[in-house]
Amino acid sequence: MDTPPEKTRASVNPVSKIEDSPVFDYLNSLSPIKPVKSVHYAQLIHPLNDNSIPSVFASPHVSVQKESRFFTRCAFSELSKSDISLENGDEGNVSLVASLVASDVFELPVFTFEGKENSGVGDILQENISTNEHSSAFSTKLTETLRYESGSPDHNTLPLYDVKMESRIDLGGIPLSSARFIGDVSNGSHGLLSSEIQSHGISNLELSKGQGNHCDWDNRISDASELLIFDSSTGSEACRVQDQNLVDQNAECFASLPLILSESQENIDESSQKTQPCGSTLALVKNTINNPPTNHDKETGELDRMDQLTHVLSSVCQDNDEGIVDATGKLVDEAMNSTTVDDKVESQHQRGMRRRCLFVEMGAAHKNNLHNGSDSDSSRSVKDDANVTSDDRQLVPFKAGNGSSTCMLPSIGLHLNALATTSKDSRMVLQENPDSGRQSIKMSSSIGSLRFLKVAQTLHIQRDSRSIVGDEVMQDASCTPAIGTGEELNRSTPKRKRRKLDAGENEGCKHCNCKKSKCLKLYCECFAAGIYCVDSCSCQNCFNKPMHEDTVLATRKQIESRNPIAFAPKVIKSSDTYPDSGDDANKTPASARHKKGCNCKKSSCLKKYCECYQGGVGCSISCRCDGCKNAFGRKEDTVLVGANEAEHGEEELDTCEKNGKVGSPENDGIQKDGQQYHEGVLPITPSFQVCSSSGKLPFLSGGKPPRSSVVSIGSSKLNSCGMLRKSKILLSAPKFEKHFQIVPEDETPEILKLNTSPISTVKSSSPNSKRVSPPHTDFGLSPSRRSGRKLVLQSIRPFPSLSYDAIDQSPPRYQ
DNA sequence: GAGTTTGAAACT
DNA sequence: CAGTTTCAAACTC
Repeated sequence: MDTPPEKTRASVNPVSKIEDSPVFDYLNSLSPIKPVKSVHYAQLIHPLNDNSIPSVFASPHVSVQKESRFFTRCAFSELSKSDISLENGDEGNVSLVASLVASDVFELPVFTFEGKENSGVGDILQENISTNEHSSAFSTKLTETLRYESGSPDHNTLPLYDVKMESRIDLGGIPLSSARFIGDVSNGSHGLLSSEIQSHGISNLELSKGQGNHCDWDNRISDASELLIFDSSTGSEACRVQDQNLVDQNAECFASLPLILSESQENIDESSQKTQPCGSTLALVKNTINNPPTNHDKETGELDRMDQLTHVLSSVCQDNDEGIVDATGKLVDEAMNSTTVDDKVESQHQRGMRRRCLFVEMGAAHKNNLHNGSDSDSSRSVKDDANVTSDDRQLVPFKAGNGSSTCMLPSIGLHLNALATTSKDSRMVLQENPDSGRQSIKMSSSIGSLRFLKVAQTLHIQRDSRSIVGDEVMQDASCTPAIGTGEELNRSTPKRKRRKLDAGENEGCKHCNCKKSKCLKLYCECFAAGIYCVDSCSCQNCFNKPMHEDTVLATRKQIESRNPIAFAPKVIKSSDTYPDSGDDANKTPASARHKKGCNCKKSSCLKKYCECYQGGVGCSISCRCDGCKNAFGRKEDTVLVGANEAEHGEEELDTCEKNGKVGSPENDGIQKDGQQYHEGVLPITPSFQVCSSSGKLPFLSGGKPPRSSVVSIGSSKLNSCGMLRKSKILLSAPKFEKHFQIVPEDETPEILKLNTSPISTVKSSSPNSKRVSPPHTDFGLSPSRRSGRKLVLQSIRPFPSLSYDAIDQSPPRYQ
């Protein structure tokens, strides 16, 4: 904690020292959806399910995530071919936004896999590659680069050509200017630029169309638009370009990112004296950006600019031979404001959620810079964050308008929770929830970011990481809470906090009021949540602060030694909420369970004294409560339900379980695997934890607990049969807990152990095995069978490796 | 806002 | 492992 932040920052080598960096931990935590000790942290960090940040270890995950994203999109894209007129006779090809860079940055909204549902992404990509020999050199380069990054030559190869097609197709309804622009871009095989534009255009198109498939498209569109808005706002801020038409805005937006990055980089360079191989590139980019074409020449001018920029980017991309690791390092570097242009480009490639997270961090970093005196960039980024926040608010109704909304951001789990709870499309839950993304973005804006940073730092602490970046950020966060969240910070009294919590405004925000525990015991909500106390806390003699990192870490270890799952999410999601199941039965309280069960004697499990109730889950057989009346599900009911499901489930369960489960060892193993999987998933899903641990479920504020407040992120999908049987879950509680301990909580070795076995098992026997397969093998698995659900699972899986320590989103098992 | 209740966490 | 104490959140007035 004492290390001078700047010094550390400057000295840190993004690539070589990534592991030492808190950012690295952070990234790791992001990767999967995992809760556990870091879980909370991880959860907070994990903005989007599908967008995990790749870690060095998870380098393959990066690609996986990308892939998963594709899958997700595929699953969601339900437009019929009829809706799209393909050109060039490439109907068979899945139209993907080519450049990962673009996709990462802008979250390409539309991927149409209709014709290829049965084909894996890898296959599709391969087809595209093979069929698109005529693609421009740039596209080829880009493809190679991407491939290289993904770590799998077979994956993530997205020819620009496809992008072009996509643009034309989807842009049909777009405003003429935009359409033209896009078309031109596509013709020029300017994948990166076109991608963004395309996304934008698609969004517009979709909005205007109002055709069927609204739900999915709306989600996507909203997500894309959100992203676009986010970027655009940033870009607009950075470039301060006004009165430009949509096309220009798009171009500006896209261009603005590099520009911003480059600018910040320059500042960094000045301060840190880092070598920037891309100085010329920066200049070129800047020139390109700064020289907007006239409207008349817009097409050509834009095209030219695009070309230039594209070439620059492509060249930069080619320069990235580091692969995922390098990318990770770059991410880290970004977080530290040491990002180089190519780094930025790289980061864009891997973006997705990571981008959002990074933005958050970057925002914090910018704050740091601001403190350091590098104003223009810093302030600008801050503004950007603010803009983003506002945009998000606009976009996100439920969060809108409340200054306190930022509070939600802080909690890691919030994202996931939000995802889980907000996502109405069960299919999308695991993958990418627009809402979640929004939340994550929000986080970046204010305190959320701070907390987020804190979380990262915490992770870093847990890992004994020596880098100070996290601390620095954290400190800034804690020390400079005023930025963007003055409202929240100002509210220091516990009662106010409670009120806010009650009001549901502060979900995810933890404000302790510890007097004697020094915030170093699980009594402290902040500490228990794995986050540092903030100014808004009313604690006394608090040691749960970055400056006491060592103490915090030691204490945590001690507690964990005593109880490995002490920091694990208290509520574990079971697989009940299978989307398709649809019946209330699925939504029964059993969908999630408290890891240990409650011990209520007087509250009848009807008040928040009850952790089950607080977590929005029903009591289970593991509870020792008396007179349970838990609105989410009584213990007795749980048992009954389990029995019912056992019978009732013969249809589903029998189908699945009977297939192998009962009886034969293999089946047994499968079941175990399935359970493990679920378990892992649950813990992984910070959402649960967040929900429960935070205890600030929306319904709580609202008053009535939703029947299934907690949405299972991935578990449900994982279970091909639909949902886990409550009874089974209950019965397996001990085992579950056991797994849970291993998985979420802690230390890599254990996790690895667990991970291996479950994964292997799953692969071998379980119907879900394909889904379960490790990230790097995801594509390798029969792509043909990937359905949306499967895709979901896959998407989830990739993340696990990173996190177990930190964030739980993805369970170790996936490793 | 103060005081009480409650049950988890910590301790023995 | 069970019983007790400590603690802070949740709740009530």
